[in-house]
Amino acid sequence: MDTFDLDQFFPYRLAVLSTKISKGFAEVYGKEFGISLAEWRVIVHLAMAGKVSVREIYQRVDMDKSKVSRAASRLEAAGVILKKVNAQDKRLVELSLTPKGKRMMDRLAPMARDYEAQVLAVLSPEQRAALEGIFDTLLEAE
Amino acid sequence: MDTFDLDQFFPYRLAVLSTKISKGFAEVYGKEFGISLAEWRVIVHLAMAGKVSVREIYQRVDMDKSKVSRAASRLEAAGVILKKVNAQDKRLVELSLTPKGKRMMDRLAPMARDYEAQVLAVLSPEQRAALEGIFDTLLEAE
DNA sequence: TTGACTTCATTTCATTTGCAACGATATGTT
DNA sequence: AACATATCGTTGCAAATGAAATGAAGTCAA
Repeated sequence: MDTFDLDQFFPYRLAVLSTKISKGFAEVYGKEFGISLAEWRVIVHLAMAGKVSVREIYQRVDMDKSKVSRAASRLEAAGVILKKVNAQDKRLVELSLTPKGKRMMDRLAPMARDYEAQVLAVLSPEQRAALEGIFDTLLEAE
Repeated sequence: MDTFDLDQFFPYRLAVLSTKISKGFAEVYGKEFGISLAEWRVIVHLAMAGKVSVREIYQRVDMDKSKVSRAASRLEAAGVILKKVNAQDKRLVELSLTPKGKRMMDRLAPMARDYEAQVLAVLSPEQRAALEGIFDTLLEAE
């Protein structure tokens, strides 16, 4: 039978590392704000993009339609975002951060930057530079 | 409010890339063998390690206890692995590949190598070398 | 205007997930 | 031996997930 080293298999290594790092960060903001990864992504995208539809979010942020919809509902219930039917096109729902949401983002952003910096700190400057190019390439591949 | 570019955030990029690559590969072996990612990992680990317990698998392979247990049950039902209570310690369940499982692995291994090669083909040799070192470092960090 | 299509967000439904509880077995202490 | 404690794998359960169905709203062509 063929032998195969899972530990050296790139998709596996990638998955393990991603899980580890995402969980590590989720613990940080989860403890502070009680939000999930999906909610974090919605908040961040709204902070970037301003007033956008559900569709715009899930197209940009690598999440399922229903996942975004549900995250948005929870965030609305928590007073973090606002949902408003678009006046021109009533199929669209405009999402936007409330003042509370903006204050949350003001604290989330530095937490994210700190966490990222801490993770990448184990790499040399050359490695960090190489990593960027590698990810650019892999992410746009195919 | 603080501005923040999710697309450049390392944990996010990692998650997107990992999802993309794992799904791409899962489609390959899913179409061929109808197995899930959890089942793929169990099979591969058994191919590497021979006769091992459930515990040994989930400790080595970054999965939940119950996930491994359920994957193993499905694989047993499909005739791919064998479950046998350890004679010395009856709490342990020894998992091993059946001949059918071994034949499956003989086809899975080249598929995996091909897929990995195809993914990494977009990188230069220098980038591939750098990537290895980077992952070694990040995976053992903290 | 009517009817056929498309798009949008939510919801439904079956499945998957992770955690905790469980029963069974093993170990260690008195 | 008797009891407490620890470990193993499975299962119960509530929550999360993804795919498809739904209904509401918009678009287009006849």
